[in-house]
Amino acid sequence: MFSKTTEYALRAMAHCGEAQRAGKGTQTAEVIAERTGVPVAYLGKVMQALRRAGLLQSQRGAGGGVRLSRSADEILVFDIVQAVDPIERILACPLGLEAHKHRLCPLHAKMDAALAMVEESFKNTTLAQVLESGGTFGPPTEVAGSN
Amino acid sequence: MFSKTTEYALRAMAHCGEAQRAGKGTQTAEVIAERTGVPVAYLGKVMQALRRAGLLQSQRGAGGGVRLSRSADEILVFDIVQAVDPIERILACPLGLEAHKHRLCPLHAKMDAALAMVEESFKNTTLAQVLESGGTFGPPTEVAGSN
DNA sequence: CCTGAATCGGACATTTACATCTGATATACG
DNA sequence: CGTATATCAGATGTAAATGTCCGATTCAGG
Repeated sequence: MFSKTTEYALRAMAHCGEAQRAGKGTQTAEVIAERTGVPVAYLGKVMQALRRAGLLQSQRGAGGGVRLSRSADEILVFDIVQAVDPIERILACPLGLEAHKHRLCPLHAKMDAALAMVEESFKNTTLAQVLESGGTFGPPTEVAGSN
Repeated sequence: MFSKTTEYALRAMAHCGEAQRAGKGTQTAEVIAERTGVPVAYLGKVMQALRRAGLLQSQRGAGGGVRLSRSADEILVFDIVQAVDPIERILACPLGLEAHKHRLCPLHAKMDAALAMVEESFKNTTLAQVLESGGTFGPPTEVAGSN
């Protein structure tokens, strides 16, 4: 349902968010990879996409790394997902039927409704909200209700 | 988000459901493929999975084909999806963190919640309900609210 | 200015999903 | 029984997602 790339992107962003909260500076790909369990070379690709989407800022050279380009409460889970593996809503009939040009058939309407729910759910949650509910990687910092 | 295989399976089942409603008998793979726009050879594979899941009955030889193995109102959209490309809920921490063994971190809890919503949506809809809302392939038979 | 650290970007390899092909098997019908 | 019609099942081919590698570039610090 969700691609590995999406998983990786969310983990990487969560890590950077936690680092930002802890007052740490830029994070190197190596550290993020180790902490998030993402293959370091592939993580580079994923982070490139996040950078191009304006979610991460990078600094080359010694002492460099990446950090969130804006506050975690200004980043939606939806933004992260769209940056690497966009949810594609069903806007037109996949079969190209003329009769369904202006109104999807019930089948595709149903499928699109599911996509819409997920999209909405991700638009309604910021990265900060995810982090505030408890630690994503380290041991849990508090016991809070999920979701 | 949804695989092509899932799309194909839903289309094939929708076609068989419409055929059943229209009082037609078994449908050949060739006819289904033509109507649903699914590659005929690949459709064979998809239908095998549907048959093994007990959703389709097949009849070999001349005059053969496939038909729904039970009434369309006893088949959930969920059943079809699970038969070919199951929704895999996040039950355990993908990172294998001991601390998250009994409670997912907020990130994965959020992702699983999205999966749960989709799963629930598909469990709450029968194939019959999808068909009753209007034709899936032919021109629309009535104008009804979607979903 | 040199060296080590780190990202960047493209090329390449691997794995999985998608699709096709072919022979085997089962069935209706003459 | 023979033939045409279908599915069945395995082998194979192709495309896309995932993962790796390496040289180029950038930058801090001595």
